[in-house]
Amino acid sequence: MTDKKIRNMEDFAAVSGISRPTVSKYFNDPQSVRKSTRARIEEALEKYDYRPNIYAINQNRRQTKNIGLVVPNLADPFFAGIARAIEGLIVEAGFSPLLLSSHGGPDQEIANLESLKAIKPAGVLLAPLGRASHVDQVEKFTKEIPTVLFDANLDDVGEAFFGCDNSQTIDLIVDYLCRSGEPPVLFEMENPVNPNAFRKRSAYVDAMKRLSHEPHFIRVQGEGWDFEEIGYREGKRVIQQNLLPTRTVLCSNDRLAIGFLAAAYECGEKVGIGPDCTMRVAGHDDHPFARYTCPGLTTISQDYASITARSVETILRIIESGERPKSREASYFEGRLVMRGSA
Amino acid sequence: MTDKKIRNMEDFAAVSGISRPTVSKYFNDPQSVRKSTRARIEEALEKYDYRPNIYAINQNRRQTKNIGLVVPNLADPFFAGIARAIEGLIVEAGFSPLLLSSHGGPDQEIANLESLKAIKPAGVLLAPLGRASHVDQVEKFTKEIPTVLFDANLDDVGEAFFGCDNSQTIDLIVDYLCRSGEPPVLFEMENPVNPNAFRKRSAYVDAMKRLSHEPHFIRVQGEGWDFEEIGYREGKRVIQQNLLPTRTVLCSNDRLAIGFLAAAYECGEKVGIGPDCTMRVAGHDDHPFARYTCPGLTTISQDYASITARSVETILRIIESGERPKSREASYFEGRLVMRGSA
DNA sequence: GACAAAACTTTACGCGCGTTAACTTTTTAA
DNA sequence: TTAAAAAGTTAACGCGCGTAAAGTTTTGTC
Repeated sequence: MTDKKIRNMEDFAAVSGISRPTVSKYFNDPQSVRKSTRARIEEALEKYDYRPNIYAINQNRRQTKNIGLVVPNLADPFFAGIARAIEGLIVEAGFSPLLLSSHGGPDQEIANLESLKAIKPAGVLLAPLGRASHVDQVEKFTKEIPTVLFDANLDDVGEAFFGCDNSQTIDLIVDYLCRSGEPPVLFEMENPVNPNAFRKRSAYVDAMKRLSHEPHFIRVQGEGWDFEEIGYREGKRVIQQNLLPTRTVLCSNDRLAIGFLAAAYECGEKVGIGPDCTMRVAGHDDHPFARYTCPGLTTISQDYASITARSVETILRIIESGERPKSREASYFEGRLVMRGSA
Repeated sequence: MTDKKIRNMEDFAAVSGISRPTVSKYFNDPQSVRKSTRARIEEALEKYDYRPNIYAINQNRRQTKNIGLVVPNLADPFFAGIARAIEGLIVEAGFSPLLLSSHGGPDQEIANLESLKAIKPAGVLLAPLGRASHVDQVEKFTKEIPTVLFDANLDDVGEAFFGCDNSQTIDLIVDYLCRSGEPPVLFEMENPVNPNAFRKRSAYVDAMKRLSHEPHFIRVQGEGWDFEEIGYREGKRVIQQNLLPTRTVLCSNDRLAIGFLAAAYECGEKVGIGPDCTMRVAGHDDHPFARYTCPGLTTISQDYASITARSVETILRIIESGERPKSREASYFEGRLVMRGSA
């Protein structure tokens, strides 16, 4: 590495022996220059430490290479995992991801979208808070900047949606629970912040009816995204007060289930499928920690490889074509049953 | 909102009736212009949707207002929580945080630092991987860009370090465990990726000796950052093969403990402090999920409010003064004991 | 009311790169 | 071998803003 100072592309072009416009062309697409030219530039790149100034580039390009990525809550390992997967795909495609977390709050979600505007992203991938979202403001944003939704749908907002087929997954687990024992009661939040919760609710009703069972609900109070705490507190209450109509509990999501399992443990219930067990518990989402609950949590694993892949593909296609799709696509991917000890 | 198009500061200056240099001054510091001028600009800001182009700003300013934030692994809720806290403090100070996760890999860590360079941050807050880090490359980076380390120290790298006083915290929990029952064995990784693990090890030895007990170790094999899995797999092995020298287990961190607890549960051990319990387990770090293990995990809570606050303060001071501190500060904050059911 | 200080205006340059136009050299294919 | 096509060169402008210099207006103080 020679230590002659390269201040800008002009300097670098000089030391590489190639004109600046050609060097500029190279950085925008290395394949667009002749092989011999490419070789000379790359030789210089090894000798001198030069990278084009990202601010100057973005000021002059019609479009940046930035893609915004907004998730509801990074403190939830489920979303942290998804975010990581998506970031990888974005980088692979030659774009720069910018990850923001809404921390469970609709105001933060809007603030995230606003601050994304400042970097003029070519597109945005948004997992909205859902019911809690300021839908009008989100919609307004999606009209300015191409946006693909995932995980939670907002009716008719954004260019496309990819998520989990909740009716299929709930069907799957309700079916399993009914075949292997007592039909489940649905443990859910009275006022869920997530719209998927509603889909799950009606999917549960449908599945139970199809199997000729009466649907039962335990609807618990609780605000915000502290699901484990709510599952624990309310789980303890319903167990202690003996409010469960059946001894098989299907929690609306794994985080509620994790809290519920902690409550069951404290109450001396033995959760599982053995002959000495007093209760079965199942979840939904296959949270990274679901393997390490006591016992391991039987749950539904979303096909989030497909969800992330299709979301990224779609936003890239929109960016590269330069035009919004005529019709909004919404795809729901099937999940699969993950059997562990709890049910 | 009038819909006349404001393309740049020139346009905005025109509609606000103030000259462009003064408008520019306003955006760099609203207090630097006369109150009446400020009022006129802000009036125009309400009528027209204008924000200075961030790329043009950063191209021309000597320093950006960006602060990089790199954590070892965002999928770990412990770091996700810290990241959120730090982001808040950075925004409060009028800077823009840029959050990157090293996903547990040293190559990714370096890649993160490299991509941070592209945005020319005024400073960086780095929680390094630790032992796994490519220390030389990290050090080289810190010489180019002011960097404050936190959580895990690298000898003499960066302008300052803030972290947990492991000798105090280990002392605290060893003392508690010895007072309330059998002295603990330390359950740790043979080749820990985190340097704090070594500090904890020697702190454990010191504490045990001080209390006139023989230190015991269970050192388990395992690669990478999948601590729960390692704790589970190796926990199961040592319990089944009866390799524990005592029935009180101090895990080097909560994530190992979470896996260990799952193993203990599966092996039919009753963990806790009751008369019918067969084993006690403690952790370190107060992981967000430590409340919901079965039973709840007794552990050490790091004072990460202080750690984050001091880290941010320090990098801000360096940025604002424009000069590196003459000597490197390293501060270790005391943690506190969090008692739950497991020990 | 006078005068200095503070704040503003006008004018102009520079940041580093994208991009175009007009021209020249190299490569490809008949 | 030769002409067309491809790729390169030089020259020049523009992006939106920071910032400096020189001049003008407003403000505050006695």
